[in-house]
Amino acid sequence: MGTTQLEPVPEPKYWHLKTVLSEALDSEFSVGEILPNERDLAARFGVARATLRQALEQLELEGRLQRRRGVGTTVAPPRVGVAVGSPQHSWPGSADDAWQPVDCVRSAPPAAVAAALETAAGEPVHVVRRSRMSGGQRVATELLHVPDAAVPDLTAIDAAGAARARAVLRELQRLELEGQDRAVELGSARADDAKDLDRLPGAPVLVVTTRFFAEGRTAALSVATYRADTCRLTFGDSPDVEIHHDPERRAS
Amino acid sequence: MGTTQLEPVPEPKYWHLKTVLSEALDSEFSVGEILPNERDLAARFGVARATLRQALEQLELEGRLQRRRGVGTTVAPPRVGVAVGSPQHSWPGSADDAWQPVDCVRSAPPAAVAAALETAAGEPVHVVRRSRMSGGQRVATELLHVPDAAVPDLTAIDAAGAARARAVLRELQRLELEGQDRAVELGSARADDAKDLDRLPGAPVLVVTTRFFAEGRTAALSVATYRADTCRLTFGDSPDVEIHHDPERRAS
DNA sequence: GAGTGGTCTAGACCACCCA
DNA sequence: GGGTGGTCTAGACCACTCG
Repeated sequence: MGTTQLEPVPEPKYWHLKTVLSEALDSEFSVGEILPNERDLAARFGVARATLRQALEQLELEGRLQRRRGVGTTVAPPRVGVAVGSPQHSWPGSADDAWQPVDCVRSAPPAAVAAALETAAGEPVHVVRRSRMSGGQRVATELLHVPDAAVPDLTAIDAAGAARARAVLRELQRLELEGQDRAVELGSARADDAKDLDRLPGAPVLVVTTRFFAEGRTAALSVATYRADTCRLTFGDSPDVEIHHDPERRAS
Repeated sequence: MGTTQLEPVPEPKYWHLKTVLSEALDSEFSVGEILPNERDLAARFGVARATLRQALEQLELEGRLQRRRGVGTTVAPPRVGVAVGSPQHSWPGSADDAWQPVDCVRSAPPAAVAAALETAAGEPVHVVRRSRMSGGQRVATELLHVPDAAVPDLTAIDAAGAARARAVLRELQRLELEGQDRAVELGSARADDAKDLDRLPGAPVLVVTTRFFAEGRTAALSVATYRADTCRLTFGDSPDVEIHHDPERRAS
């Protein structure tokens, strides 16, 4: 990647720059390698730093780069496939679950969550916090909302922290799971999630909302927040495919 | 939303600004309403236009706003739920399929697609283009790659355009579908996809990759690109839930 | 042609990490 | 303390839409 002047083209500079950098990443850099700093790079391509940053942002969004304040910009490894939907439904916390319980509090959920749980607005529910690791890195955090109605024997629980979280999950297993549905959308990390995921606030995340049905109503509602830069959510049985982001551009 | 001076806080201005604007959207604006232009808004809050834009970008990413060059910034409707995974597997193009065939060409797919299809690099396959509407708006475009091996009777096809696309889909139905798997990840729209989706290049999209298995191998591979700002991908049977993005902030 | 959002510049300072 | 990325400014010009 020499001192490349960008030839003038009608497309935005940052877009062209992104393409050039992307090709350089494929051909001249390997995973983990540190790129020159932003001021140098901008000078090399003859653009303002803000313009260069626009290109880097895109590449980070696509999971090609990783930037850390005070450290530098490195070439990111390919996205990890994290299994989200197993073919057969199962309660959170069962057997081969990839989540680790962190703690559990009682608090009033936001209105939309309360609506899905069919609880009154402002009525507190059990909120189990869990986190999920993959490849030695935390890739997701989750809030699992469980209304009292689903775990009636748990009103006078005295455990705390992770133990309490496990108690709630254990209690859930006693119900027969009748079904679940799931939605995925793009969001931006709130301050607390960002901290958990080792990202800055506002970082792009994939929000997976899962409803668990038992006894004819919603027995639990999970809101899971995945790092969008490093994760590919898989829904089948083979989390080992890699299709998107390919060195070659698509033909025709 | 008056001439609000932001009180000095340790958090970034654009972040605080986003929060303030978000609350204003909930309380003082209705869907479709036009916001003041960026220069006015920036002046009102006493920040540079670039800073204001950073806040607007976030809100657009979260599906709260819609910005169009030459027109203005409007309050976006809630995201539409688009069903992606039906419980029972089925071939693309069958019965209640939400996709409309556009055309079909033969071209060599990118290397990773070729690998999944188990075709030689550079070997052309059928590429069916389809698009998907929801609420009168195009929400996704798809490239469905079908290798010759899956549709052997189609080598000397003479139809063109949508008719040809339908012919390929029809031929696929004759195989017995043995399974499929799916992955979702964040991407940015390439120039052609962006045009289809009425967005600018680089706009955030959700890329859904689906592999269809038949006769012991991958018979087709779909790469679908959904607008991330307007879509919530649903995987259960009830695409009518709305949980995320809620006026109220989450309690504790 | 007037008004909008999109791109770009050249600077400044801040928050963070590490030797 | 020196180097990194993150935030912010005050301007300029461009591309697009619409009356």
